[in-house]
Amino acid sequence: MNMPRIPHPARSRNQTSAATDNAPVQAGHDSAVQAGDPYGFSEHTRGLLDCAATLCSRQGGRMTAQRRDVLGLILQADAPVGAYDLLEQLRVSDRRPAPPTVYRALDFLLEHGLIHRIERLSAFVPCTHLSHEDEADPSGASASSSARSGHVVSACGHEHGACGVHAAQFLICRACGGVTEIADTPRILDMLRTVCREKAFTMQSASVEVEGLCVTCTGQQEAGTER
Amino acid sequence: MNMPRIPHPARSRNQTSAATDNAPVQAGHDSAVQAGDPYGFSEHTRGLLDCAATLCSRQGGRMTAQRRDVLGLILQADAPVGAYDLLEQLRVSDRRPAPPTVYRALDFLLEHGLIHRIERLSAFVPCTHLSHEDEADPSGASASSSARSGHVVSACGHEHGACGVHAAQFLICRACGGVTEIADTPRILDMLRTVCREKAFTMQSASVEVEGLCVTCTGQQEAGTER
DNA sequence: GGAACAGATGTAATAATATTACATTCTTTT
DNA sequence: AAAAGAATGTAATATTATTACATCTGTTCC
Repeated sequence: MNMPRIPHPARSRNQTSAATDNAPVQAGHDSAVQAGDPYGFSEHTRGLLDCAATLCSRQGGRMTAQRRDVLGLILQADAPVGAYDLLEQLRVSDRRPAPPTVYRALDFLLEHGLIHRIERLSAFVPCTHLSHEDEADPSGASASSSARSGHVVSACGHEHGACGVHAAQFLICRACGGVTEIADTPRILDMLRTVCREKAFTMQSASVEVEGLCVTCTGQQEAGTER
Repeated sequence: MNMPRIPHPARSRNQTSAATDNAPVQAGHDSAVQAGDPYGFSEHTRGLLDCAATLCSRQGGRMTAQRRDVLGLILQADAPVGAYDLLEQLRVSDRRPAPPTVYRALDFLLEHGLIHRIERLSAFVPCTHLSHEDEADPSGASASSSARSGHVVSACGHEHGACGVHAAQFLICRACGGVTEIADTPRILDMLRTVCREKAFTMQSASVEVEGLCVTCTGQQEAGTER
């Protein structure tokens, strides 16, 4: 029962210069280093980026350098990242992107189900599905072993595809700021689907955000309060 | 199966001048008109306001004129209202409140479970619980027939009290903008509680926001698309 | 009654988040 | 190689929210 953990205290820092340009970054061969990776992405991150590029192109989307950089920064961060954080991190070398640049990349990544927006934090996290895909096939060549008809439905219930329902559930710790995506059970989403069906509501996207105290912080608070 | 409906196209308009001041507005006797009601609140709204004042004072909160006005405007509106909408509506007669005024009132009302914030819209709606209370006892004198220990747990699962869990579920229609609070079933919240318990997460507040098409708009879209 | 305290409000400035509108460049298609 | 569509660059601005500090109000305690 391991949950993808995204430990908070936001504002991670990365490094250096500019990337190439508008052309779709090809995934699969020679692992993206040749495409320009000025932010010091880890090997793991680059693997996920390649995987994302594959998912993307299946849906007829183009994983451009801009979008790749933004996704990479979000993947690399150990906490939800705000749009203006990203903006700042993108201000390396000669490039000085303006807000629309980042927001457009974010919109694209959201539409393709590669990231989620946490409304209560106005911040973004990677979709855990990406990691799951990558575990199944780290090469990034095959984005899903069960992929059939052009888009992919993950175990956690949300779809990677322009046509599907985007849904995600998060636990947000008020003490340490840690955010955890609940992606290991379809029960919540199933329940929402049931209720929506009963009310004849067509669900297109859903978000569940629970705030409180994570395991660790619950323990610490009890320790501090007792006696 | 009637759901409280909040039909959207925001920015409702109300009228006129300033209210009294800092003193807690008393509920129950003579229905609040004597307290100054410059916004043309309906009788129904005034009833709910009185009811809210009662709930509030039970929790040791003070329903001041400022807070009452804000709650009234939210109750009166037929759609989620933004903070700056409220600000504008409060700009009647001599008063020119600044943002903190409104945000403070909103914080108070949120803490006391009288309103909810819809994250995806950055806007506020009344908690349906208030209406339910009022139906049970329109006088506002008894805020809950089953009130025992100082705070109230409604059928919809959220509590009215500084100590409780604040939770709400919304259906948001992308076509007409209508927002519906799901308050007629505890299933969703129960499920969240279960999952949080499994993950040893202490839930303090939860929000579920589903975007899509309401019954009406689903029908209309299908009609427009078919053939 | 009046001092002291806490809570609530007033006010100005500014921070943080997000969008609009339009020009330019790149990619793909024809 | 031209046309069409997608993506990006850029400047300005809109929207939402907060900080910091002064003032006022109501309550409590003597």
